[in-house]
Amino acid sequence: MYTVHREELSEMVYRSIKEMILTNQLSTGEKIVQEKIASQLGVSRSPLLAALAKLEREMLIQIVPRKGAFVRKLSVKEFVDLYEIRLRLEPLGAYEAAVRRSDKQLKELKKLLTECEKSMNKTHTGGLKKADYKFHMKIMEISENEFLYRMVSVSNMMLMSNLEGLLKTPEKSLKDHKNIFKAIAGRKGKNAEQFMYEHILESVNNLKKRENINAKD
Amino acid sequence: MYTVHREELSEMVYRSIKEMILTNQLSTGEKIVQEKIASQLGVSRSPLLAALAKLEREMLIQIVPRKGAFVRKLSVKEFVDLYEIRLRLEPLGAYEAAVRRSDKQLKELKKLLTECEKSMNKTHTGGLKKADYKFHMKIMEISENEFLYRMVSVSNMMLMSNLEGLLKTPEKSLKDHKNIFKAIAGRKGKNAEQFMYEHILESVNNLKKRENINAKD
DNA sequence: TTAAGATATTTTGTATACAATATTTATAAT
DNA sequence: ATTATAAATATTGTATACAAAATATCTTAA
Repeated sequence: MYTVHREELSEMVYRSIKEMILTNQLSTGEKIVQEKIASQLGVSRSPLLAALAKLEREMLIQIVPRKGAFVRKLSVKEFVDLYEIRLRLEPLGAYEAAVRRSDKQLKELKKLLTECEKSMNKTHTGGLKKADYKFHMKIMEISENEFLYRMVSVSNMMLMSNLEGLLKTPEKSLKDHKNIFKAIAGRKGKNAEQFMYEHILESVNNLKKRENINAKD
Repeated sequence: MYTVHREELSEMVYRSIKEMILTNQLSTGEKIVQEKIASQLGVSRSPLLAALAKLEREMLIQIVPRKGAFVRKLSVKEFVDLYEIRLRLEPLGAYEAAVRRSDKQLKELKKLLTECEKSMNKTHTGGLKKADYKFHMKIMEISENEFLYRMVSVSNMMLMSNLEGLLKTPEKSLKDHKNIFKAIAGRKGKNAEQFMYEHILESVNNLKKRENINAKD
């Protein structure tokens, strides 16, 4: 006999709102009125408050005392700030992943690489972004640094829901991913680190170019 | 006639519990029983729950559904994981701080450097650790990357409340801080970055030595 | 005694009520 | 019409109640 582990309402609410934010059903800057969304989801404010706290932890919303919860809206500077963080953290994750990966994990990563390839010819960028996110996060997961995982996840989710368009062609992105994958497969830590660094650096530079900020090499 | 309550109760509760954790009045791994601590602080569970959510955001506690909130207890591996993150992020902050710092900010940093010096001859390490924390965080603040600030703050707070003893002599630490300060004063971004990297690298290596893990150069 | 099950107690999750504050709307004065 | 002020409404912050789940305690059987 095992317990039927019933899920918390707050967890359900959390996932619902998160989905709404990531798919832009709730748009950036929009206020989340508690009573309104709670009744929409058929719950009281108690589980909603717990859910909002979780979302703030992931920086998807901002809670301003006595004012309310707002879907986080990033400035261009904040985009760059987040990319600067990714540029430092993700190469670390790639290095560790290359050193530690098991064959099972490599197979899982391979699958996500294939997903990236599949979603390339889609018309909407949403699927492509999600596949890219999953590939990057799988590498962080393999690195087995929980804090790294969380910090990179927070950065990437914010960017995913806020940043319009793509910062490199799907073709180039896929090529980079393949190189990173090969380095991890071959347990070449330094290579994986370097490829990941260059992969992200190109995106920052394209972002800066797009927004007329001077890029660095 | 005006109301006295400026600040939220949840904010007060948050600060109280945070203080208890950082000063080890609440020890790592300990469970925080809601009704108990709420009545201790003279509030209901509502503001307490909000406070716990904030503490979880800062990773000082861990909330396990249906089980409760526990003061986070770090393993040796997690110490290293956090240091690896610091090693990547703080040099970035130091670089940016050197590039952007105003004269006013430099003066504020100078003051915190003096505090480090003053707390050196104290018998208990608590004051030293706090002064060190403030110096490092001021640099992150000057870098003006809010996300960087938060991530580094989270890392350093966890280490502060969990890690026993010191990883380098107060003298060496102060010497490093002075070099970092000089680089920021002179707007030498690359130097500041390098000095910060070496400063933290030495700590990681000492930690690994202490715990019998192989260090890297 | 120990192990397993039943019962009692504690603690968390959720709903709800109401006070404090923020926001909107209405009204008045310039 | 615009600005300032007051009233009305909406929304958040907090306390409280109670059900569900977890934990502790007590029984009973081997």
